Amino acid sequence: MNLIKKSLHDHNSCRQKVMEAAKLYCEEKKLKLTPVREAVLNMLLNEHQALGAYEILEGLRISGFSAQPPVAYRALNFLKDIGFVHKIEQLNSYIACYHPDITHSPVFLICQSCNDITEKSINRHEDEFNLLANE
Amino acid sequence: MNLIKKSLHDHNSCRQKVMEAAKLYCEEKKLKLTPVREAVLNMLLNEHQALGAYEILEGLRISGFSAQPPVAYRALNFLKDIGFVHKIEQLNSYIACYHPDITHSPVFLICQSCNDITEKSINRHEDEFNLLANE
DNA sequence: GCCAACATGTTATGTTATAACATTAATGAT
DNA sequence: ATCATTAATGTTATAACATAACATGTTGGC
Repeated sequence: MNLIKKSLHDHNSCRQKVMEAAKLYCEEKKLKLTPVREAVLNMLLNEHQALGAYEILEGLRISGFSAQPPVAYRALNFLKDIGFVHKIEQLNSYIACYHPDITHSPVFLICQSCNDITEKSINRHEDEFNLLANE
Repeated sequence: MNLIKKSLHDHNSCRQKVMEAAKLYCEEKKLKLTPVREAVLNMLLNEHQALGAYEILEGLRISGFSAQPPVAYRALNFLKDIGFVHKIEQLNSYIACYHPDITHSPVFLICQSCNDITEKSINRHEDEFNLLANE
């Protein structure tokens, strides 16, 4: 069933939806979703997985942006501050948030072999689950 | 009351207790708590707070050990693997565990201004607590 | 003693992140 | 409109964190 769910997931529309939300959010808060910032968010939404800062940087270079480390880190930190990106500390990498509209405390399930990540929330009713210790 | 509790905390005996536990554990498992490893654990128990690998390294240098990065990282990883040290990913630092005897899923409360850390467990009955979202 | 396994020593380098300062762009007050 | 202020970006350099790879030493079992 998860397979079906996954194959039915309309990734393109979901990406656009979040991007729209980001634009709206920034407008409301009088923040600027500049070209670099938008490019970074877009890249993360496209990948649908966590990327390292230097991978982001490479993407920016390809897209014709200046590509010194601070450029990527500034954009990532901006997006993180406004809640559209989370940093996965264990992997030193960054991932787009797909429900940035909802205040939440994210918990990440990270596959130990392929590093695939699923975001769960510990305070959304619909996502309630049991934390199991590895005993 | 916490103040009183804190001032009454016998840090010295608590440190020795954990150190004894580590020795015992290694003996039982036929692992070696070598001088470097013991020195690192001792340093962390003494500090009673998280230290970066390069701070550990500096301590080792002062104590007369070889002090190239791998020396510290090996010891830290050994101690982490056997459960006597936790890595705080957010701070890229390492902290001694004070109840290594109990299987637990540690959660760390990190002060946002001074980085002071308290370890809590999410599966020890006595430590049950509410996770509050910052809404 | 000799071998195997483990631990440490050492060099070099990879990876992640930020400080500091220069330049450019946007905003707002007059 | 222009000028001052603030925000964003560009750029150089370097700090901070971590591991690969290989050499050498130590220990315990046969």
